Amino acid sequence: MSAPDTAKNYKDTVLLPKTDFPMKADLVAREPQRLAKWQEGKLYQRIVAQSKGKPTFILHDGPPFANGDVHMGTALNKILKDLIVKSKTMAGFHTPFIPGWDCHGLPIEFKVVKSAAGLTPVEVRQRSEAEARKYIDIQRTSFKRLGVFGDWDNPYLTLDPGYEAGILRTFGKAVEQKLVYRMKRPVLWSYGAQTALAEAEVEYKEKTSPAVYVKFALVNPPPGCDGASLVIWTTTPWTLPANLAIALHPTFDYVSGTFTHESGRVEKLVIAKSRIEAFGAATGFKLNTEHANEEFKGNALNGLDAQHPFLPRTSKVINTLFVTDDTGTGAVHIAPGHGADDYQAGREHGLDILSPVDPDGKYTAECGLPEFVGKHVFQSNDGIVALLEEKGALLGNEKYVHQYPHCWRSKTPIIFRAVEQFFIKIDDIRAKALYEIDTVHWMPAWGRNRIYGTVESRPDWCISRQRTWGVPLPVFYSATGEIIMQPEVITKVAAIIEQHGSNLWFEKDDAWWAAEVGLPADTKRGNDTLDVWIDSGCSHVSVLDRHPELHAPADLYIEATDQHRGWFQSSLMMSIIARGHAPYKAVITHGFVVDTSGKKISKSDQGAGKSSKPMTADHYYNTYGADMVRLWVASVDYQNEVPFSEDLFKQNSENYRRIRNTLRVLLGNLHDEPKDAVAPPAYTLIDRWVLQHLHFIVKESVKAYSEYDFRKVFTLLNTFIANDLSALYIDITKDRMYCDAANSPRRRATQATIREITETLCKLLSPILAFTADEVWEHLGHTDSVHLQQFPAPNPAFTGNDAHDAVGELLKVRGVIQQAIEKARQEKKIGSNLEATVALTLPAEGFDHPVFNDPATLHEFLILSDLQITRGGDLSAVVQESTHCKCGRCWKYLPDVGANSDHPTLCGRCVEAVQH
RNA sequence: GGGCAUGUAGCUCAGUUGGUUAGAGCACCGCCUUGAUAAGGCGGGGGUCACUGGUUCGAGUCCAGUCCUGCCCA
Repeated sequence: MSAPDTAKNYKDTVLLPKTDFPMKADLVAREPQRLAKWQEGKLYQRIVAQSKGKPTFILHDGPPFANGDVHMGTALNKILKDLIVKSKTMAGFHTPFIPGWDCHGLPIEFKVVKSAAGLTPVEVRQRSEAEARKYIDIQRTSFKRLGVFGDWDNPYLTLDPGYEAGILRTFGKAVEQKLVYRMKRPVLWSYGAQTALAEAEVEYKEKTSPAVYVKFALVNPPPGCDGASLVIWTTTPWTLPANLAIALHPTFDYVSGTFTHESGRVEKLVIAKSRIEAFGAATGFKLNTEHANEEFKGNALNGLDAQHPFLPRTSKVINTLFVTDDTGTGAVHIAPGHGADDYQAGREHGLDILSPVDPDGKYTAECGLPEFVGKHVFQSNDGIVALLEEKGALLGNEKYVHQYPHCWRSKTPIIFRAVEQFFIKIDDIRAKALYEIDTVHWMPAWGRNRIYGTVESRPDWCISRQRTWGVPLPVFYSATGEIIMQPEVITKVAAIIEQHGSNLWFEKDDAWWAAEVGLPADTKRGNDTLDVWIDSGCSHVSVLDRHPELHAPADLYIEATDQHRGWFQSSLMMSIIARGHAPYKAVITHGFVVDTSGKKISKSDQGAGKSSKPMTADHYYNTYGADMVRLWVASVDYQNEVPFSEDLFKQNSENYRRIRNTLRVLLGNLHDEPKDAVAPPAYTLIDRWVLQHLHFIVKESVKAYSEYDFRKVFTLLNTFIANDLSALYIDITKDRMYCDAANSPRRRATQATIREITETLCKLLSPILAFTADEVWEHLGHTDSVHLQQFPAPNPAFTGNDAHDAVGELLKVRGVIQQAIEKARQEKKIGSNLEATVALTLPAEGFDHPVFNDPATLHEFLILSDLQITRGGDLSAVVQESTHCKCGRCWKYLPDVGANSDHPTLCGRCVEAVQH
């Protein structure tokens, strides 16, 4: 049958693929080399220069916080931006990308202050800047390594004097529009360190507090509550002088009834029904159930007044939802100057902000109790309790041990204390902001409702911080303590800071600043800094307006969903103030990175004793390569939570490997491509089919890119490569590519087809596989980068689908035959497909494309040596072992093997090929 | 607790205006190939489409409720 001993002789005459393109990607070693080449060749600058004059597309980079390493979430965000910039560039836009960093703010300052106590403000700022710059460099290195293109040498930093000036000028506009006002608001206050604290600076420690039950007599009781008192429970008796209200839950059940103490004392009290037992256990007061007791919902008492136990004023009875029934009495003591919930409730019900405590934690005259003025609040608890006792308002008093916030530096317990804060009046710009939201294209569409709801309901914006590492809030105070906040003064401050940076605010003294801005010599400057959301929220002014290559509004912002409340909103508000319009035309949001069980991965979950999954991007690009990270980004549905695990990388590396190897075979088949083809290629059915399919892929991919649907691009290209190329086209054309004479028309046609496919794929893949596509492009013989190319246009010669229809029928036949062959193979009748003789039955109807009367094409398409067709009956195939001899060169089993005596082991086609 | 989302094979995802037996890639199992070879091909197993109820001749798809998860609030 076959002649294995002589078969080897012909191996040298087979035109096998040949290429230097390595099978093993070795991305970790190879990518940095390509990166260096791009940088040396100033690739980004050339891309931008080359597209000058084309329509611009500005994707404005939301600045990551310059603190910490590049986390997978940060990498996802930046790579998505890069996919957009690269694909927009290739779609014919001028797309400069100026990356930026958010540099001010508490986390950095906190880190600095924690590492060294007793620093002056100027020192804190110097060290904070150094810290920010350190992380800017770390992050920049990562972003570049991930293949993100941008002007990395000239990023924007919110600490740049020019940027800061933009912030101050925008703030000046807010002042000019009379949007800024000052008001008291409670903050976490450390009397030990004499400063406001952030949540992050608070430590919870055990503390024993006096927990007291206090009655407030109803002044104007409704029927059934005559002579009754509301009972509150508090662990901070010192806040009672600031009590302005009592909150009940509107839907809880309350009982008004007579309570009798073991001592014989009788009180008529109102308490939440579910708390009566606990109240009795704590105080000894039992509800007298012999008489009928009044029951009602909390909302029944809403709006009443109650007498303050020791001050000559009343306390308002209000309803709030934060009242709980797990501690206390269901009636909550409200001191708007001493608690966050209290403050909120106070604002909603028009209460004053009373906070009669000075920075040392001592009562001021406002407390209304002369004997307590100047006394520290924590030394006053006993006195207040005694006062309550004296007034007959104390119903119970016990020691209560609980977790209480303490200052991380002075270790003293913190207090809530209201201090003067600056606010932006949102009500005056809300309507405009809401209007502008509907001029923006939100992707996904629900983003519109998300931000609309947020803007609709947000309270006034507290913009002052009692902090050092930030842009100074440009306010002055006269000798008598009057606020000086004038647009002209702010303009002068902005000009000075633009020249010298905001450190000058902290370095020079009050007199110097007063003189510079033209205010009286005894003027003092404020100590507050601006909320960092003002910083980044002004980037459209400080970056888009100021940068010559950019413009506002930007075409697109893209960040994670939390930015609906964050940057998208702060930018919108500052833009309404600055220009009266939204700063963006379109906004995309993406989800957060979660682990495969759907839980959020947070940095705090790592470290000692916890999950040790590496979550920094460097681990992944140093283990798998940047293209693998990019492929992961392109393969997920970024509009939802983005699942992530190391296994996903392994899964993806299989996809990558197939893509790479398929491209490698394509390259290998071009090894003897004629330099200049004269005649148009004589495309065969299979060539036309794959080119028609390619035409479709180009159209769909370019469309998907324009819709930012990168996973669709990935899916389209991946299935095209895996199914249409690897499993079909390459497999089918192997025979002609390897065994035909080098110049056979069908071989050259396929070579031309492969050239077109490879170039096209290379361009379509390049935004995603930025490194690999460039490497392939080089092996295609190009001297310059693929990133300077435009997306391919669909080839109009292949718009039809005639070949596609024919191949559709062929594939049905192929399926049936493969199953039959597989059966024969499992029965060990045959090994390779070529050993089979196939008897195919086609139905009488259908399968009437001319190809079914073309045995040569059928053999080639089905990769068979022998095929007999019978018409009529169900589509089916029967497989038997071939009776012919195996050609020693093309390995097919053919009747004409041995016909030529010079080459007794070859078939006719191979004899010709060898003789050429 | 409220608002906005989300839930389809072990994993990542497709499933057009409701209409045959719910698809792809990876993983898994079996086989072939050794002329893409630290590759390639073929065949196969695997899903109560989160749950419950409803509308309909017919629901992964529409409606209501519940639960899970995420973000933002409280």
